[in-house]
Amino acid sequence: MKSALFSVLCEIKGKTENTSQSACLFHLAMSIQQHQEEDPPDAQLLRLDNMLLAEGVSRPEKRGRGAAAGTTATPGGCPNDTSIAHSDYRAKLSQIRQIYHSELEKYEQACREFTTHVTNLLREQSRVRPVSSREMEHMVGMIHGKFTAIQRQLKQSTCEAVMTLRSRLLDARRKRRNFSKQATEVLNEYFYSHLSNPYPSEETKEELARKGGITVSQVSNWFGNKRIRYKKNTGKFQEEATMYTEKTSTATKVRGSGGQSSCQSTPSPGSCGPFPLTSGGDMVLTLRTLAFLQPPPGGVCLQPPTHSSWQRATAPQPPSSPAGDSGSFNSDVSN
DNA sequence: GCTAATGATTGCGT
DNA sequence: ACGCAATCATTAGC
Repeated sequence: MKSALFSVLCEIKGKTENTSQSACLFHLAMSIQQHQEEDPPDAQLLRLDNMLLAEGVSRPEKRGRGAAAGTTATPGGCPNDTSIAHSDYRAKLSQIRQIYHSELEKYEQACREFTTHVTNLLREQSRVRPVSSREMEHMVGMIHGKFTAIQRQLKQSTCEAVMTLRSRLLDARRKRRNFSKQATEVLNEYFYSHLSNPYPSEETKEELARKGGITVSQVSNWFGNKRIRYKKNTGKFQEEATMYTEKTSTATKVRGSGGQSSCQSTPSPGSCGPFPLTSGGDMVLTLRTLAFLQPPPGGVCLQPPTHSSWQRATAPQPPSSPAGDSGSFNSDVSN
């Protein structure tokens, strides 16, 4: 009876082959359409995958140096500081990675289980009705499609979490660290020994960056800030200026027998460089700085003459120096 | 907690 | 692209 029923059903299925074929074609067409509609999301999925890979979320966690945080040279502080700043980021990223992988594993397992379940069900049904392998594949494909959509959502939310984390913890401005003493020394030494022209060249910046363990852009920032702040309140920096000029002059004396001055490989149009100012530059500077230490009764310091070329441009001249500017013995054409 | 110092960012001019 | 000036945001000293 059962086999008779089965054969009847097979017969009916055979008769309706055409219609079922067309139904299949319809399904196929629909699925193609669906796929076409999903094309942009697929591109999006690819982007998500790439990003997760780049952030070190997709691949298994690496131990040791340079695990995650990146290759992106986030400016901010010396290497030590950077690693401190990034350790929190790495910890949080690790958390995200763990959650991502466990969720992914969960979904994949659920997908496998559901597929097996449905396959078994179809096999079960195949005993009472004809089930083509195509039908099976179709069902499996549908299930996979659904789970892919879920995965996409998971990836998207993971990406969002990583982005938020990045902006929160790797924003250099938020995690500002003071430079190391070494870096500050190196920068100040250069600044005060080139006070007449504190504009280091690109190579000099690179060298200073290397010596101080900071980035070139940090060197640029530092000089930008320093010039402005020095110009704004020259008096405040006099102690520092004296300290550093004395330091460099003694260093020059010690190294004097070697022939090279304090700036071995840092050519600058200031005191070292193509102009024969080298030997006298620093000393003159020191003398000027020392003379400069005695502020006028009004408490306003006159600008040291040699520096005025870069300071004069925008710095408001103190009222004590009128238009005649008798104090300016600048070695300009005016004299 | 307040304040000065300081590194980074932004907008503008050159 | 670079520098200046103003400003923001954080750190460090008190």
